Amino acid sequence: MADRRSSMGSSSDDPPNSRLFIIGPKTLNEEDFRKAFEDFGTIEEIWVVKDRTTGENKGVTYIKYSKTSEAAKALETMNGKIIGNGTRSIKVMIAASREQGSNETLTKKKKIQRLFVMVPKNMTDTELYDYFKQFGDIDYASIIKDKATRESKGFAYVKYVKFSHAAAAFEQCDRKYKPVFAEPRKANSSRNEERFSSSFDGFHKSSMSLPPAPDHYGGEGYTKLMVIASPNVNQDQLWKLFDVVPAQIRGRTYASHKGNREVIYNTPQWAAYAKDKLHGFEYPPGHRLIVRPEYDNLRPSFSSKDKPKPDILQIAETIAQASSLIQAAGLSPDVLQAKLGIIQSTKESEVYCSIKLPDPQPLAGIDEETVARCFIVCTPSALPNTVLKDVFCRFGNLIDVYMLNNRNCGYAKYASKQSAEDAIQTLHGAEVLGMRIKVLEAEERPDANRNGRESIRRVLSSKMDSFLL
DNA sequence: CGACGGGACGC
DNA sequence: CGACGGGACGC
Repeated sequence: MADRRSSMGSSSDDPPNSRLFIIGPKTLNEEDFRKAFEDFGTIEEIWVVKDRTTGENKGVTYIKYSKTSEAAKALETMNGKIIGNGTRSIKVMIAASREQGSNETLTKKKKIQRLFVMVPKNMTDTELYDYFKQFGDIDYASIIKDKATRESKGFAYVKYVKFSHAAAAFEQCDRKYKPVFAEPRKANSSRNEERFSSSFDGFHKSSMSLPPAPDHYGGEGYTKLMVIASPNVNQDQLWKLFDVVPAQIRGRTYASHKGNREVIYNTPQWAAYAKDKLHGFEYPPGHRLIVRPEYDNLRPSFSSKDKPKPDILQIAETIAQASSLIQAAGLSPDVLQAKLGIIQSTKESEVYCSIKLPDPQPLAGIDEETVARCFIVCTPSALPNTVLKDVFCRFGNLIDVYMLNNRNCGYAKYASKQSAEDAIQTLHGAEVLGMRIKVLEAEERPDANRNGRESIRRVLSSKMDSFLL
């Protein structure tokens, strides 16, 4: 299967949507098509389909361009035109891939005006629109957000009015957006669930093998939290909220206890951290979460001293519901975002870090480029993204920080060399929530600009060199 | 002593 | 009317 594609060359669909499928009079020959279509770009191949046995022209022609935008211009200009000695107009479409064939109703369904792009987590719909409008008239630009937290998921759809504009954006936008032509909307839910549960298994496994967290963040002796939330908040939404320490939640779901919810963390430190972050947080807007330690795993002396009595809990819940009613129901997502931001940025910064950190700084602007990167190692295990962001933003101009999948190392991208140097200077060797972190200057990534075979060869030969030396 | 992410839309 | 041939031993 792959053998065919790799040797296909000019008749393949690479780059995407660069091959035209043309229906027209059977009298047209290859030169008629060449004359009519050569001005739009570099034609790699023209194939006028003929009957295999009789040699009769079937009225079907494929034209492969070197670039998507060339095919787009040709399609938009030539569709419906009369060329050569023809008496009827030609119909120009984007050819489906060979595997797909004509059975799909691709002529109508194919969405060639919509791009799927990766976007910085702090980018807004307006900023997305303002960037991508330079390539043409936009139908809509929409960042996909988590329904519960309203946080960006880091990807977006941009739909243009014209295919050629989508093609221009596909080819010319900053490569950090990693554009692809969007697949049409589908249900497609089985694959998603498979992916989700497998990635959850990964979480679960790694959390089982974690060493105990150290005692910087108030080791107060409980690992279970009791949560009172609005009945309208479902388990999924709660899970996402308490995912502030994603690798540290033990178990997948909350046990239900007298209508309240429970979440259990791996260590008392993480439990205390999550309680601190989320207690009192309004979610949904107007409904205050109540998060309390649950001591029922522990000795009676401990629990009798601190565990709230059931009737007290009832009162607390009543108060929470009442205050929810008092608050206006319709706080905007922006207000929610702002409150979430406050909670994330004003909590005791010194409590969870072994060194004095500078105050949090705003992230770099959307349009800024990465000019310096830090390589980060966390031992014994990775820190959650919320924590990384809070720590690495303090030197200003932070673009992004992340850990690699299932590893304890990652990168921080900065828009300023000075910021990256400051981060290294201050953070290297520090301890955050019990994790010792190393912060180094990142090595250049092996050339990202070259195409496949060549770069693989380079990497192999350089590895071979170092092996031989 | 660990080195290059992520990816599908509540119609 | 209207959906897939021909080329061909390289680094």
